[in-house]
Amino acid sequence: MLTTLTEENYLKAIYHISQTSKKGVSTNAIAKKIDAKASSVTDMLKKLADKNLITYIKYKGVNLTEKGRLTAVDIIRKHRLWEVFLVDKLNFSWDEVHDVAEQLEHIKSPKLINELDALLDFPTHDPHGDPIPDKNGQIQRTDKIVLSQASVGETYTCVGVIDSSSDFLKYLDKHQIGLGSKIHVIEKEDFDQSMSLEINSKTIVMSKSITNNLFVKKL
Amino acid sequence: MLTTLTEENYLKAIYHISQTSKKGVSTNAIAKKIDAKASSVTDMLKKLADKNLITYIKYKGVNLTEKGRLTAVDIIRKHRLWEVFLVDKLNFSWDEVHDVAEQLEHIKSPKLINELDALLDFPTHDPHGDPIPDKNGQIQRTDKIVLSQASVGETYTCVGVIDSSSDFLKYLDKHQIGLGSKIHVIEKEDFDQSMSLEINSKTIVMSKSITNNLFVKKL
DNA sequence: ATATATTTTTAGACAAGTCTAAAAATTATC
DNA sequence: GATAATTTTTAGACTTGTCTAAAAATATAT
Repeated sequence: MLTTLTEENYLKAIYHISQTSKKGVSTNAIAKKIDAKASSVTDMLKKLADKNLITYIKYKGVNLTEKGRLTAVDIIRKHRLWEVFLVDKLNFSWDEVHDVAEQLEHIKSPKLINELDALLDFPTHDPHGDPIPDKNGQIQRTDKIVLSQASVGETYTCVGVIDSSSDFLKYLDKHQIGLGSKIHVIEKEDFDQSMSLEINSKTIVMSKSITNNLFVKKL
Repeated sequence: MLTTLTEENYLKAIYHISQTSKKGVSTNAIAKKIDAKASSVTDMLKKLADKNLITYIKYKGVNLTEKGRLTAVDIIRKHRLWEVFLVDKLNFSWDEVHDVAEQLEHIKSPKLINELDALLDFPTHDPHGDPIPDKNGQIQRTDKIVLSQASVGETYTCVGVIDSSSDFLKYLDKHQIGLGSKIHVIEKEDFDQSMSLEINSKTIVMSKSITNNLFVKKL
């Protein structure tokens, strides 16, 4: 039973939301992510439940079935592989890839994606540091933390971003921060939780809204 | 005003049909190519005419406007560039590329297609020998002829195929015929117009239905 | 040139996915 | 625990692209 583009987008949205909150995913949360009305979401949830892609109990939110999870992860695999392709082979910068990858992720051809994987030398992470699921839907878990939770005095490597909006990525580019950048935490301000950091031998102060969007790993 | 995937497929069909018959394109011909009913075609023609992509006079068939032609040719450019990508970079054979390219041709991103063009080193022809339109919609005209019209005693190079169905391409592969193959016309049978040809130092007899599908150029 | 056959268009219906407005269920508040 | 606020679902309608069946226009044949 093949999935439509719209169904795939719903599954992806449900998957992403369920990553950040362990309980069932609410209709409103999906509506917000998809940019649709809650009534439209309800309609689609019925359809996805009919196809055994989610478990759906009225008024109780939804969860992906194993079939649904595999479908969602497969789309994410394709999305991230295409992002690597765009950056590594077509000279896109990391803030330009998202919209195009959103289109490319829906192309249906197993051979295409396997060959692309090989062409790119089987990458494990996309240009924003997110792990690329393997063919079987396995995702490598990392021990990354959010920069805002880093400890004063320690040094970290930047391994990913949460918000991959163009504006945020451009901010990082401006300060020459990218995946692999070394970040030393000098001080953490109790009042507003802003942080003083040493990056590229320069001291930089970041507000909580910035440090909440960067993933780092202890060196 | 952006075009939908369906509109693009209609424009492409109209373009291709208009290449093989100089007069206006009929509703039935489009229906056949698109694999839809004539009534559906009529509906779409009204929409395309409203968007100034075709000129449409009831019962009289259609023609592409300049805007429509440019849109169609742009899709064809993308289709053929993707085909080159699939064969050159992803190890597809020339009989496997069509369906995937049909999907990829609708991806909307000027940067994507320009960079792809560069990655592939600005190819002029796709894997079936068809010319790739340039950015401005210009198509290089070639002096190719159909093999069935070739002259006895002359030698030709294979430069393209008409029918790029998987079956036909596999037939060619089996006889080790590809773009660039040398074909010497030994004899032409008056009765059924089959031809005796020397290819790869072997003599091979081809029926008219085969020779009608191969483009050649005099050496 | 009239009758027949073919092509094309119209009219009305359907499926997918969306919306608004209103009703029902759940959650929060006092 | 009753009432208010929020969330979710239902009901009905709209759009895109499709279909079938019937009507209209064009082309063909005698």
